[in-house]
Amino acid sequence: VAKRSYGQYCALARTLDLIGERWTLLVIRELAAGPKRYSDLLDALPGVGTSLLADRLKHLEAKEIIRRRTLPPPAASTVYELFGAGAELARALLPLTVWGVRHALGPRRRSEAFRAEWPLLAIGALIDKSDTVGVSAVYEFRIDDSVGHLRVENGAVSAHAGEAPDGADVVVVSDVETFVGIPAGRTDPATAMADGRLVLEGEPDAIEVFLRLMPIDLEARPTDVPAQPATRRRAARGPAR
Amino acid sequence: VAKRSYGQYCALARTLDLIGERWTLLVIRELAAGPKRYSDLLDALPGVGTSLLADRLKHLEAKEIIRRRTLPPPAASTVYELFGAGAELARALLPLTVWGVRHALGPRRRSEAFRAEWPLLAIGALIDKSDTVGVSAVYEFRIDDSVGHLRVENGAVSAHAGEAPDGADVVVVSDVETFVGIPAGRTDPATAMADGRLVLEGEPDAIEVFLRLMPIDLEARPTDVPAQPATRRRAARGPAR
DNA sequence: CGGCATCCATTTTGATACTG
DNA sequence: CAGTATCAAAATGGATGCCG
Repeated sequence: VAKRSYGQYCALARTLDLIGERWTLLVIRELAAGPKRYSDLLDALPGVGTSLLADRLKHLEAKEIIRRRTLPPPAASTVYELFGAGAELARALLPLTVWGVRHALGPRRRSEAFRAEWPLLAIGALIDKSDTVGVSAVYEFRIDDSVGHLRVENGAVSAHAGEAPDGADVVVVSDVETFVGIPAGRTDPATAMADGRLVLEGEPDAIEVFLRLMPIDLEARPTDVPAQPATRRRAARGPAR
Repeated sequence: VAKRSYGQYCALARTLDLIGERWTLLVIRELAAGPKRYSDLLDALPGVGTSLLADRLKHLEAKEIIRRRTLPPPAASTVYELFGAGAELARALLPLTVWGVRHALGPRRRSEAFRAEWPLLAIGALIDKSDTVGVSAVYEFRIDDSVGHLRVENGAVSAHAGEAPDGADVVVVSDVETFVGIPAGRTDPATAMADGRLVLEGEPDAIEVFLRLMPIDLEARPTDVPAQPATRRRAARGPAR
């Protein structure tokens, strides 16, 4: 079962040898949101086929990218989680994700699944952590038929599926195309808010903080990226700090 | 030939739908070094199979990631080159490449091909462009059995295969493992230079500029030994030939 | 030759059935 | 729930064929 390799001593080629096979990076994405059980992963990745998922997990575990762990009683279920190099890998995927928002993500196709966690993961990773000191807030996003929330706690940002259990400081309601159109440069937030395709609910003060944190401008963010001749957008009318 | 898709409206999944298939990203890597002909790509990617390469190229062209262009006479050959989204894609691969240097690149296997352009592409992309203003220099790298050079010209850095045609300001001689060990954190540059596994040839001034530009620490490394202007430096054969 | 298209032997995969 | 086992369909890789 000699693994297929590109046979090149090149960092990118070796990386693809390691994690370039089908489904592998989506497993990483899923685990980036937190530990998950085998069946959670099966649910989250329709079409994967159970034995292929098992193979991938075993491989990633052998390479110390993920770790298999049995939760302490009473939960006692086994979960997979990112580990060591895996956490760094998740971060390395961010620019690729940003690229995808702008170049691979057109309108949503009817057959495509969507979960609010996906954009929230990226948004959470893109938030400038130095902006979050002293901020403690929960933001809920209702996008199309999916709900997720971001939890900002004093320097840490985490993305979660579902409603915020203890209520949210700001609730964002939108349809996917409008929502992903913002970072993609297709949606002008101010316009979208004006015609109701994008709604922010919450106290004015909370909304102001929220708007300050959101990484609306992807252009000058990840590692570098001298922007293309992109059309200049205006952020939603939020007072400067 | 309905393309296989993950069926998820997620930026990463869509990106992988677009460029996640086998060989695609290595084609991007090859074109990141500059336009190449079909046969150049075949040579650079042993094992690809001619029809698969043709498919990939056609697909990438259709998605406006690369462009097919016929060079003006007298060359009159057709080349493929990165285009629009493709250039941004190449940049988005950098973090993945950096990850690979640290986590996917062990010792070189006997059967693996190696070309000096590969690390040079990454190094060139990682150089802080603001450090290069007013700098005009050529650096040649002789790594194992492969030679390549970096050309720094007032804010622009480009990587090329082969020797520098007009001589180099600094020539770096090393074996691959020592060389890639530097960013990976396995090689201490000072030690490697002391025991001759890493040799820098050139005028002291040129070497000083060179060392300033090199992105030696990819991120804060645990055992960080900054490459100060080396204490022991071999000024050997002149830079020009 | 450069630039593909065609034809097969192998691998990978996807979907389902089955087990502790 | 957490996987294995099995098998058909798809993707890959090699070798050739073709055409300017």
